Amino acid sequence: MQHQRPKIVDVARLAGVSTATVSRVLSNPDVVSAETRRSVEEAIRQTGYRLNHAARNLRHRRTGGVVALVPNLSNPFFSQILAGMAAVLAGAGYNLLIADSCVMGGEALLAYAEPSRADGLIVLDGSLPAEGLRRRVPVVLACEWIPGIEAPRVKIDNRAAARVAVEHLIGLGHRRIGHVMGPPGNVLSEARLAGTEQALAARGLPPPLVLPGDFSLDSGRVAGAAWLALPAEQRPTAVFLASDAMACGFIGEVQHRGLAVPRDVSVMGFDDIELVSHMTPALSTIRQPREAIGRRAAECLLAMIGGEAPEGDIVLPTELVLRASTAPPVTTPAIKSHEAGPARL
Amino acid sequence: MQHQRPKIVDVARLAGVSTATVSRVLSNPDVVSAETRRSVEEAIRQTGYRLNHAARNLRHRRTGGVVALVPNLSNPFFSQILAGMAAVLAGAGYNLLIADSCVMGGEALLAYAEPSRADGLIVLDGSLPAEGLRRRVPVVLACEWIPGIEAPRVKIDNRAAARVAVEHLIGLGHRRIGHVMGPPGNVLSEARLAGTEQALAARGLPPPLVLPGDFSLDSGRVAGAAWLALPAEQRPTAVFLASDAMACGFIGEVQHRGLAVPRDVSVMGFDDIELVSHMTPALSTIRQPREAIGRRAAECLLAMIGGEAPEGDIVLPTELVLRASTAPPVTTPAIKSHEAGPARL
DNA sequence: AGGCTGAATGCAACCGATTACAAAAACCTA
DNA sequence: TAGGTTTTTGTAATCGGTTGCATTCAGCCT
Repeated sequence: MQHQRPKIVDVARLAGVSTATVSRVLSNPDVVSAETRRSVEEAIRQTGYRLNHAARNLRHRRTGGVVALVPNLSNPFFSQILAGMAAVLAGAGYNLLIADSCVMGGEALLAYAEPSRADGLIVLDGSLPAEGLRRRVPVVLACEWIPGIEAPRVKIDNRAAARVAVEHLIGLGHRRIGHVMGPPGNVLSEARLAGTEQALAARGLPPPLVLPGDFSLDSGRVAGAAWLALPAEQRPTAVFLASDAMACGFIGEVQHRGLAVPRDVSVMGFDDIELVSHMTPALSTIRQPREAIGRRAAECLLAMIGGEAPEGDIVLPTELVLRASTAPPVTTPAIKSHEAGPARL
Repeated sequence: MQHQRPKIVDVARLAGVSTATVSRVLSNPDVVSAETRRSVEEAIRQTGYRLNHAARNLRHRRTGGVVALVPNLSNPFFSQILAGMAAVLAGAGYNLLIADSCVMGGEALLAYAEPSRADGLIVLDGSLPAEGLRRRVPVVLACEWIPGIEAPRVKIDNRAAARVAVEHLIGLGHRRIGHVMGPPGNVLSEARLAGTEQALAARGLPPPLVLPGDFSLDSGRVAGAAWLALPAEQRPTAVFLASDAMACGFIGEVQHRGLAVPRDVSVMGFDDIELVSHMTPALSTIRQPREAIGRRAAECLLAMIGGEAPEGDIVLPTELVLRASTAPPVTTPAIKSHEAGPARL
C-alpha cells in the first residue's frame, strides 16, 4: 500500500523532525541548521517527495497562475507575444494560462479574473465588457485595450507609426493613398486611421480612400477586390493596411488578377510578422516588437502582483521596415509603360 | 473591515445552515431541499460569495488544469492546434496551461508532469527526454511524439501523406524530385522522407535529392539557395518540403533570384497553414486538420483523466490541396522555352 | 402506538502545506 | 554559574472547501 504520494509528514517522520522543519527546508533553508537540513534532504530523496502546489497555494492565498486573454489564438500575431510572456512568467515560477475569447463567452472569461483562479490577468483583447474587471486581480492591457478600464497598458504609438508608414508612401511620390482598416471600434483601427489622415493632411493631400477590414487575411483579399473594382484612374497608387495579414490577402488578390506589386500598387503592412519578409515582393511594414510587448506586459503584471503601484503606460518603439512592396508610383500616364515591372531583370 | 472575500461560512451563517449544506448547494444541488437551496442561493448573492478554487482542488486532489508542451509557441502551426484544445478544455472546465520548451529546460518542463501541477499533459514536442514522464499524470502525444513513450497518440499518417504528395508530382510528369526534410531525428521528418522515397521507388524512379531543414522559414530559404546552387540540369524539377513554412522560404528565395514557380520548379508544402492559399503562387500542399488534432487530443486526455483506459492511436485524415505552385515540368529542353511562364496572360 | 424508511441536514475530520508563537537548546557575558 | 541572547525546532492553528457518518424528523406501515 505504499503507492500513495508521500506527503510532508512522511518526510518528517523519516528524518525524525517535525513537518514545520521540512517545510522550512523547502522554502527557507537558511533558518535550518546544516545538519538537519542534510538529513531532511536525504529523506526527501528517499521518499521521492514532491510538493503539493494546491496545498501551498491555498495557504499562500495565491494560485501561481497568470491568465492571458487572447482574441483568437490561431492568429500568429499573438502567439509571439505569448511566447514573450511565457518566458518571463516561467522564470518567475508562474504558470501561463490562456483563454481564447473566440471560444468562450464573456461570462466565462470574467471567471478568470477571480483571485482564486489566477493572480493576474493580461488582456490582449479590446472587445471585452469593461465591467466585471473591477475589484478583481491585477490587470495589464497589452496591444489593444478597453477604453473604460483603469490599468497599465503596454502598447506602441499606433498613430505615430501609421504616420511614419504613410509619410514613407508620400515620400515615394504617392498622392492617392488608400487605407484598409482593422475592425471598427477597435482602438488600434482608430489610431492607425487617424495617423494616416494626419500624415496626409500635414502634406495638404486629400484624405485616404478608406476600405473596411478586420485584420484577417480574408478581409485583405476582399479589400484587394474592392481596390481592383475601382476605375483604374481612381485607384490609390499606394495602400496602407492595418495588418500584415490583410496586406498578404490584398497582394494575393491583386497578383492573382494579373497585376503586380509594387508596379501597379505599392503596399504597406503593419506588424512585421515573420513570413512577410519571405514573400514576393517582400513586404514593407511597421515592425512591432511583439516579443518585447509580451515580456514587458508580464513584467509589469508581476510587479503589480508583488504589490508595487502600477506603472503608467509603457510605449514600445516601432520600426519602419522597407522592403520591396513599396516603390515610386508609375507616373507619366502618357507613356503608359505597362512593361516597367519591378527591377528583377 | 468587511473587505474580506466572503467564505463559505459567511454564506452559511447568513443562510442559517451549515457549511456542508452550502457546499452541497454548490456542487450537488439535488440533495438539498428546494427551500433551503433558495435561501442559500440568496445568501450567496447577498454576500457576493465566490468559490475558492485552490481549496476545492486541494480537497479533490486535482488541479483543474491541463498542460500543453509546445516547441516554440511562436510557430503558427501550433497555435491553431492550441485553439482546438482550448475549446474542448474550456468546455469541460479545465484550464489550459502552456509551456514553451524553447524557453524552459527539460528539467523545468518535467515539473509540469506532476499531479499537483496539472491533471494531464499534452505533448506536442518530440524532442523531450522520454524519461521522467513515467508514473506521472496522464499523457497524450499529438503530432510529434517520443518513440520511447507509452501513451495514446493523435496523429496523421505522415508517410502516406508524403506519398500522396509525391505521387502528385510524379503524376505531373516530374522525374527528378527533391525533398527538404524537417529536423533530423524527428519522427515526422523520418516518416515524410520515407513516404517520399516509397512513392519514388514504387514508380521505379531514382531516390530524391534530400536537403536538410528544420521546418522553419529560414531553413526553407537556405534550401532554396542550395537548390539554386545546383547546376541547372541537376536541379530537381519539383521539390516537396516537409512544412509550409519551409516552402514559403524556398519560394521566396527562388523568386528573389529571378526564377518563377512553378515554371522553373514545382513546389509542394505540408500543413496548409492559412497564409499559403494567399501567396503567389498559391501553394499546393497537404492539409493537416490542426484544429481537429487539438480537439481530439484534448478529448482523449479528458477521457483518461476520467479514468477510461487510454484509446489506441487516433489517426486523422489529411487532404491533398492542389493550387498553383505545382505544374508539369517544362520538358523539351531542346526548345528551352524561357518565356513559358505560368498561365497568367 | 411503535417501528421502519428515507430525505435533509449537521458535525467534524479531512485535503497538504505554512507559519505565529512558544519551547528548548546552545552560546555568551559578567 | 546565574542570567540573557540567539539559534533551532516543535506545536497547533490556519488556508477554504468537501464529504463520510451520524442525527433528526416527517411520513408510512402494521
